[in-house]
Amino acid sequence: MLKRLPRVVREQQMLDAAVKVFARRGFHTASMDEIAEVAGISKPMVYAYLGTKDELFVACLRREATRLMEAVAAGVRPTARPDEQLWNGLRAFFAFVGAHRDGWRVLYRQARSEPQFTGELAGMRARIVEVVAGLLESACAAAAVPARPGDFTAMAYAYVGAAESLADWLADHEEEDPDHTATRMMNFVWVGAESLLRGRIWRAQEGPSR
Amino acid sequence: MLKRLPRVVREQQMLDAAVKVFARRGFHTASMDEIAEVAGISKPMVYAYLGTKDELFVACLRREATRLMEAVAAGVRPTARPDEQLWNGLRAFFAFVGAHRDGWRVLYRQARSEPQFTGELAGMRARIVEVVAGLLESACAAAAVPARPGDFTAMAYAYVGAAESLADWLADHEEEDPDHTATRMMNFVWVGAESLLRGRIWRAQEGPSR
Amino acid sequence: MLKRLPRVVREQQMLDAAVKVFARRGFHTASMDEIAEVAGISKPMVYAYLGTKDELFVACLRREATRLMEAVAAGVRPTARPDEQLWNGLRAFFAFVGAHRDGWRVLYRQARSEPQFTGELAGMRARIVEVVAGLLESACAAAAVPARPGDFTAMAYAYVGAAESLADWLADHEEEDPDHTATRMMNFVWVGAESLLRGRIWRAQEGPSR
Amino acid sequence: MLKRLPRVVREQQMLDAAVKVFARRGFHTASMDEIAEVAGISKPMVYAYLGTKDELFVACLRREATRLMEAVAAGVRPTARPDEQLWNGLRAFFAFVGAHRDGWRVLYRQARSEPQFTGELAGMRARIVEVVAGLLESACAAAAVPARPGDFTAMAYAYVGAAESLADWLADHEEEDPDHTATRMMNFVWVGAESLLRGRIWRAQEGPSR
DNA sequence: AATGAATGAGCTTTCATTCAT
DNA sequence: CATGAATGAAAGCTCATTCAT
Repeated sequence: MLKRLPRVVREQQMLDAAVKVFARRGFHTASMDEIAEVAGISKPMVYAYLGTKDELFVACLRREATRLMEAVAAGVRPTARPDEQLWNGLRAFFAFVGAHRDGWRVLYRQARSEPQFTGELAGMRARIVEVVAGLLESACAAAAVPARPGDFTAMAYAYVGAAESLADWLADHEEEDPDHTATRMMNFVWVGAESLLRGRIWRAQEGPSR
Repeated sequence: MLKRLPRVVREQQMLDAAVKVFARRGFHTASMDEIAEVAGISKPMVYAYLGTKDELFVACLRREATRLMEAVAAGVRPTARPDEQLWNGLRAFFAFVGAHRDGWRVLYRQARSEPQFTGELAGMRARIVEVVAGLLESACAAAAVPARPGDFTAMAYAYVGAAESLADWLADHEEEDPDHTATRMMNFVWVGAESLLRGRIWRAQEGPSR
Repeated sequence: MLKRLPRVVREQQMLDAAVKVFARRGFHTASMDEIAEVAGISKPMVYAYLGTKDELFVACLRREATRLMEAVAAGVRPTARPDEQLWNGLRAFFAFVGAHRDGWRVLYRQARSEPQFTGELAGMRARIVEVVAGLLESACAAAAVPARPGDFTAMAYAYVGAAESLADWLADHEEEDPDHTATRMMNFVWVGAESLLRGRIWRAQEGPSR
Repeated sequence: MLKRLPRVVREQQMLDAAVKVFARRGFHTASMDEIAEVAGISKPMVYAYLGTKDELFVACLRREATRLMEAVAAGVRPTARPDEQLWNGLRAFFAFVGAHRDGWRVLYRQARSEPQFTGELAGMRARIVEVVAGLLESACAAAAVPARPGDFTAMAYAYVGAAESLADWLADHEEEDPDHTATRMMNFVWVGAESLLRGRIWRAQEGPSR
């Protein structure tokens, strides 16, 4: 109990514990008591180092988000073929989620439902959406397909949503293989995206009957 | 206050109030006091009619889910063209979400983050996924495309995820037109789906390089 | 424990308990737990009826101040002789303090040291000071003594201070007789005041030597 | 921070800091953390040198009281005229309070409201009261007025109370001139006192009607 | 049927105080 | 000598839930 550890170490222990507990219990049900206990430290230390429960949660959020972004960025090495780039990104993404299931739960399940963190989360997501939109755009340029700029973001939004949904599912299924999930996602997305980027558009046959 | 109303009516009032408050505040932050107040009724009545806070929430969940399913079912009249069927389903879905934003928030934002309701929610979602999978399968059959049964469910899962993601976004943007959102969704989904169902498959060029 | 009492009764019980505990322990050291216990009721009731600890304290303050003012007002019946009026006021004042020692402690010891209540208290005191200043002025008029208006307030301030000081002392000495204290006060004040109002003024012989 | 200073110096720094913080925040709200920080020293040092929070507060109290007594004593040089003596004492007193507003706040506002320090404070005040009573007595002797010994203390008590009240007010009004306050006090007190010492006594006309 | 009154239990947060280095 | 690290203990406040009327 009296192991005097340097601050940085303790902070990581606490964040680990917090992510675990937040993921297991949900933000509100999680108690600072349990977090401290799991971290193997007394409550006041948590407050001293990481502040309020809200602040602690945001700290978790940021750490996990940063790690995720870094993992994906490390996965996406610029290569010639845009589909390969996307594929690498997706693999990295799902691999990360598979390896950090708790972190993902905190990130995309808890954070989303707490009004206080909406802002923080929206920012993170916006960054990701823009990355994806960039990938789409460069893919489009590579394929010499004319496209309207605004649509990339909208498409990216839907794709990110689909990926999140699969990731959520992955987080809850221990047995599932991340690469398999990534392949699945790639299939949905890419085949559709390619057609779309080639100019195919679906349109309701007759005008809206309403 | 002393209006002796038949039980069924009272229950609906309470559920209306509960959905509103849960959506506005989130499950934990919502207080039984406020719900009772918004329902214009005293707290013990809420307990007498709808039980515990958890039970009350589940009741909300079920009512909203049922309504949603019914709305979608009413939208999807069996017609010849499978894309049309999907389109009708999506329109009904987004129209419902657009018209019942509060209900949607309760359903997919609050319920998802509270571990206690995961089971309930998973069941609902599974039902929807199976409906969508059924649509895909019949579409596939209509196009005389050979397909492996298990994949329909997986595809359906991703599509549902994408739809949820868009619905979530719709719920937060008052100005957005549900039909517009439905069209967007249809484009992503259908164009990709059609190709997939025709047998196009994306596959990593070389074996996983990692 | 389950004696269902009407709200008004309970509120008075609580205020009684609060005044007692605040007086005994001081504002900070007093705990809501102890107040509730002394009131013979559970903590949440205190919060439900009287609000926050701060608000509870202000409620005590107001009740005691009101009672004090009323007691004094009831004592000072307008009579011909201004010294008699003052004397009656002082008697009523010290009698009240003697009978409500706890209330006085809350009022003038606790309230004064807590920055949050300075405003509230200043208002009360200002009202008293003005009453006293009025007495002085009418006495002055009755004695046909010319006086500068601003000075009444300043004099009143000092007199009120002296009275408070004596009252404080009275509050701490169970054995002391309020009437005796009042007589003492009257002697200091009146004899001095009378001379002052007659125009006697003390002035430093030579200029300030500093 | 690592300036190895002799113990006495350090202690003064700490007391300075403590007085400042106690005055600014009040006894309870003041935290040892803040005191240590303001003193530019680590918390354990404070404990090592000056002990517990209570002990620290008492130390402040004593230092300030001693300084005050010394300042007043230095002001009151024995001269022939007793009013001059009193005047000098008052001037010194208010000058000190004006110059050490923080100290005064600690002394007479905080200490008075904390039950734990009542004893300490009562002792200090008793010493002052006796000094004043001594002045009164010698003045009385000089004027060859017969007086009952016990009354000097009682009178002194009231005068000290009035002075404290004015000092309190002075402590809160930066712009006020101490000498002005002293003059005011002198007027109230002396004119009344002189008459009293000459044997004038106010007495209720008829017996107490209660 | 309907409600004001009542509470047990729990949570976040803060602080004085002390080790171990 | 000096301090960062660590904690026990308590306080304010809230809430779901239930009686008694």
